[in-house]
Amino acid sequence: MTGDRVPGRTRDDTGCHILHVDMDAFYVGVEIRDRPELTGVPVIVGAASGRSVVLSASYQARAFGVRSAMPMMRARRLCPQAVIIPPTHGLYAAVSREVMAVFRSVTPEVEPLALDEAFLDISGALRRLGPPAQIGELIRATVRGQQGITCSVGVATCKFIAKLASIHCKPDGLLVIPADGILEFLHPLPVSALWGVGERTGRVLAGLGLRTVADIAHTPPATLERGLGRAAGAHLAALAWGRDDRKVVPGSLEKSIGAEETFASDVADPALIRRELLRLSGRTARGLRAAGCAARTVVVKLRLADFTTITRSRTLPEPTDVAQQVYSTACELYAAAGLDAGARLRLVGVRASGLVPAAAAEAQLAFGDRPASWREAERAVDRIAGRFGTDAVRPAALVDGHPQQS
DNA sequence: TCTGGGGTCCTGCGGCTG
DNA sequence: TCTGCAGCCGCAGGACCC
Repeated sequence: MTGDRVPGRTRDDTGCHILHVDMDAFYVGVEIRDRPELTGVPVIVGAASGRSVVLSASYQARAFGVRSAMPMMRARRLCPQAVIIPPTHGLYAAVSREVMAVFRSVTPEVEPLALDEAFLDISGALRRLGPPAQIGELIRATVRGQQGITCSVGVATCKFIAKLASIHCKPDGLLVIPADGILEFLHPLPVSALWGVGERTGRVLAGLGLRTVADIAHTPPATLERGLGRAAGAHLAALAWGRDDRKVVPGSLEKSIGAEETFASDVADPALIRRELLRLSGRTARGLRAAGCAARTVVVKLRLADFTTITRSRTLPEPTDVAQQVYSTACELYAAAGLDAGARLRLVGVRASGLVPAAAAEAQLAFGDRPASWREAERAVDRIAGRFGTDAVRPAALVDGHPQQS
């Protein structure tokens, strides 16, 4: 392996100002921290029943072939002795906020990618805290000391290589990829190591006879662009030579907010589907209000029993954060999808995109209309939910035993 | 094997507008 | 008034990531 996984490294980290910090098996790590008797035991976080998948697996469970995103039924067959823990998302979000605060104590240039990982640009911290590898070790020690969980750190000259480095030193490691060692590290890797190469793209590349990153690097960009499209082809050609000039962008605003849910068994009843749309619209609108956003576009996602997925979207005249508006648009989109009578759905989703700050939206909606009064009513519900939980107040149509609305 | 839920980004098409 | 064109935007779908 290129670089060092342990403190006291000898690799030259000059110019390696980008860190990628990735928590190790994050959800499982948090659960084990609070239940130390599970240390060293195969642990899986995920809903135990229904059509759920593995959210996170301990390294002991991974030894049995369990992977995240694997159907839970299969995971249980592979590792029947695993302890299965239902997820506690609120706890993970709270730990994530603490960990991000550790990162921001090192540098304000922190770009979270998910709850459990972030890029850091430490250019401005070098004089205060020392060379990059030393800062990486400081972060690892602080997170372990404060939160009782481990993380891995990739140190490189750009985001893409830093991310690959953190993957390669997992778990509980640190890896520096020096500027003059990038190609030696990168070129033997399989094409799937590149950002943007999943199952489909991997098949196209295999069809071109390309198996390693070096193969891609030595293929004319025009060939890649013919096979993959202009943007993806050019993107892969650049990555294969370690070129990635994307900057670390601190705390960027979300682009969309939504909610979706898979039914326990497929549903054909339009009334039940509309009821689910009502619930998801409420969740989506709450998410918008919590983020201080309003959305211009409502997207409905419908996944049929055979797994084909249909999306329908509509852009509203004015942005909204009101569940009633989201719901009525979602119902119109569902109707407009023109599904056959009796078409069975396994999943429905509602997403709001084209986000703008809510303050800007309110200025447009200040001309006294019904959405304003709906908004006030829903904000009052938010306040009650904040005190008594989200089940304390809900639409009458979602109370068990209430007749279905049509 | 049997596929969650939260997202982002890209492509291609069609309509609108200057 | 019609046509061609470019640019923009909305929309649908797909691929991908964690």
